[in-house]
Amino acid sequence: MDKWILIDGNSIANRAFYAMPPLTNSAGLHTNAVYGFTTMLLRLLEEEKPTHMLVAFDAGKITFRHEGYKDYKGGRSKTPPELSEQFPLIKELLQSFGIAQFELSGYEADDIIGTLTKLADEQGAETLVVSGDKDMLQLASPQVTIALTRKGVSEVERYNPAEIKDKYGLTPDQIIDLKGLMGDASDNIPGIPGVGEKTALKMLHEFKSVEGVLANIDSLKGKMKEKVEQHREDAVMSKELATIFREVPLESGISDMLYDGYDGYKLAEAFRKLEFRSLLERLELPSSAASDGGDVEESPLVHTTVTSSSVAQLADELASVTGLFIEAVGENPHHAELLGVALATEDNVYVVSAELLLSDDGEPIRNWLEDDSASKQGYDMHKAQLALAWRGIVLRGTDFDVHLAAYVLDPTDTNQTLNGLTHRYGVAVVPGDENVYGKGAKFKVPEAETLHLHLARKADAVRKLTPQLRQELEQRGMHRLYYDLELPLSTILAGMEKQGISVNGATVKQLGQEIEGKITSAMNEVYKYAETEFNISSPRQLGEILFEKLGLPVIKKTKTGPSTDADVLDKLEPYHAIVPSILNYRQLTKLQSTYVEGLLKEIRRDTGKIHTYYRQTIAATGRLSSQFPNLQNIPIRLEEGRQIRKAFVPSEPGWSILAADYSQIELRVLAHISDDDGLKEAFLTDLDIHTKTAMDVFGVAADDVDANMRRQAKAVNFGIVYGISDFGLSQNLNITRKEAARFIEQYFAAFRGVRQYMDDIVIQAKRDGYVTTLLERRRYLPEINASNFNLRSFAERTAMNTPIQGTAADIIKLAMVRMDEQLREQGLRSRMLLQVHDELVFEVPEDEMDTMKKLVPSVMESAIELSVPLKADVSFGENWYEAK
DNA sequence: ACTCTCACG
DNA sequence: ACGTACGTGAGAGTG
Repeated sequence: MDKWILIDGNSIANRAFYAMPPLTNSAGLHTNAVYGFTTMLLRLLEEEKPTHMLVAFDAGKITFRHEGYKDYKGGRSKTPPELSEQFPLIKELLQSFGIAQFELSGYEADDIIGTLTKLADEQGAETLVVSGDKDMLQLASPQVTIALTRKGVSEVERYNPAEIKDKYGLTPDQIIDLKGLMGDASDNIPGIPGVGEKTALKMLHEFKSVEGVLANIDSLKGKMKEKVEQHREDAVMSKELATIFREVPLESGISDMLYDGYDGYKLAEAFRKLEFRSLLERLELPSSAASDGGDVEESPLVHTTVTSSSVAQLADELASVTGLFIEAVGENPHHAELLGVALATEDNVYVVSAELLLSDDGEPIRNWLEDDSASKQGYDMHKAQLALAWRGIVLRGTDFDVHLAAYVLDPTDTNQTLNGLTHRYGVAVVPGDENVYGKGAKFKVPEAETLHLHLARKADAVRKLTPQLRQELEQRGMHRLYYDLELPLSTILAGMEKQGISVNGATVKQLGQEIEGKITSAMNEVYKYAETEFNISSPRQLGEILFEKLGLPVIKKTKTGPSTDADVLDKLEPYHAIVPSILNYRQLTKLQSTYVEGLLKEIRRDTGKIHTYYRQTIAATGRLSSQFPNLQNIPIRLEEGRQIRKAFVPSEPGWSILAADYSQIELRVLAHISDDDGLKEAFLTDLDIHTKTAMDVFGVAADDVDANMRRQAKAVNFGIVYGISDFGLSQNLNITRKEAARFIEQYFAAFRGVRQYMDDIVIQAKRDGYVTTLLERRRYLPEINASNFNLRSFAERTAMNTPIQGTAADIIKLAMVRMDEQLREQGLRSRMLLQVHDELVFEVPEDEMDTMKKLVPSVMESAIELSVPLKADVSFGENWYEAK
């Protein structure tokens, strides 16, 4: 059977416009309504598989309805220009989709659709009408279903006559009577004043129609009777206005509405023009543009596998290489397997196997890789640098990294693979690695021919993506962030990682043994109280014991059952002696498995070192993260765990570990960007910031701030940085929401500039769709205008937090680049080893201690000039524990 | 593969 | 009224 979809173009565009967050392309043109429209079309096509499709638009200002009633739609506010400018784009988009569109002077979209549904009824075609306008319900029939948008355009509610009966107790015809009685403010249809949906429905259930009501005025009572009598003509006219005209002269036949799918390449072209990258990805175009006989006849990629005898030929071409791909597979770059290198020039891609590269014959290529003056454009050069470094090749001269650029352009993008980027930027698509290698247990390196083509495609993609991404960085004013900060940092990070940090395995094992004994006794204690043995590490089994066997109260729930986290256990402590034993067991097993056993596994047998890997392209705020192992979460808060730091030692005898950390960097950043006088003053005079906050929040003198007040003020400061909510603070401090709200109120009364900043940044985010850090790092917040309260609130807190956390991240990254420069310029042997968000860790020879104790904090403090001073505290010792 | 818990800033 | 702190990674249990 034929399936028709008829769309009310104006109505959907309107809905999409108001439902979607503001969105503009790089030319500044608004595209949010187009975007919403597109997602709706894609979903309809996928779910409904229509045979015919048409989008109807209103044409011109005057419709035949104005002839009878000049105020028709008079109360409606003018279409904003941000929306009007999108109509041509929508119409163009429909052409790319291959979807018919129609408008006729003097008629509205619903008249066109009404006429077509009549035709559909006659032809027996199953029809779906899509609109945001309830009036459409009058068109419902056994063949015709009406889909009304709900909450934007993402959800629709479907109505057939039975469902209309269910919801309103009316037939589709009676929808016009409903409008006649109650009117419609948005179309300036008057109806009868004082009659809303409730009254109108009651009347219609009794008298069937407007005419029926008017014929039975006498049976109405009091005020209502008066109103109806006074406005009987309005009611009749309103009904007429609400009636969809179903005799529009349509010269075109239904054959014009035939829909036989879209041409993916045409559509991709349209999406690229609109800069709908995520949608481009969703299209999942086959990797070759020529594959379905599309109009783009792409020549197969020219590539040459280099052999021992042709190395010389490649050597001549090295200067014209503008795309480099170094394939190293494996999650951990330190252990990645090097598969080969591909070098793209404008008319060829040279593929070099790992074997050749590392052989004597590969020397010219290795020399080029190491030549700092030979500029290179690559993808994930950080990983490449490590993979090569472990094979004795020092990669130098990177002047562009596509992966890093993609991160800087959109740090929340989760698909920064070449596959994803080629889709988005409209260059010849590189297949996903899973398709070439398989994944998980099925991972397998394919035969040389397949592998080499894959590498060639990647290098060629790098070559083509580089100019596009360069330009985009330039356009957004992010070139300095990229070229002066992130790119140099990536080389520095690789150096730190390759260097590694020495960890004394014997110290770790010793600690492990002590912990082991404590675990056994904690475990037995738990069993004793529980009077049974069970797996304490299983939240489910633990829950059974606590909440069923021992009957303790459930404090909060997770998706799967009652929660047993530390917060809950703290609250359960007064009820049962088993609780502290469980907490103790948890703490000890965490130390044992994650830190003792986890770290031991990562120590290299030959060197006694641990090599973490910093991910520079993950954190949405611009921070680094650390993996394999994570060295940014080594215990410090509790003394038992802190002991593990004693195992982190210098790699050379007589050297020391030196650590320097920023003091209150986030609050200092907040003082700077909010320009709050009180906060700035506090840092200018170097007050204890939590004490100062306590003074202001509790209204007491410095001497009257006790430890508890300071603790609470500290939590308030954290809350401020995170984008405060009274609930969050109340949870953290274990106080009532009211009390928390009072603290926040007091805080904002004292720090008015901070309140202003919080208000402004949210407004800015809603306007621009993103927030920035001091160095112009950008984070998009697509949910900042969501109608869903949760999503929106989350985005608002993120808008408040990201500029603070992100600027702090910018600053320490700057300090790292300067520090690296200083170490080299001054010819120091000291080495930068670790970064822990606001802390840098070095190993330092004895004779450089005096220099470094001054140099490190001085570089950190002068990394950037703010309106308040930056402060870094330095300490040192025989190991990381001592450097406190 | 997902959930829960917990380590850090 | 809605249900919450911001940013990460790792290990254990469970399906």
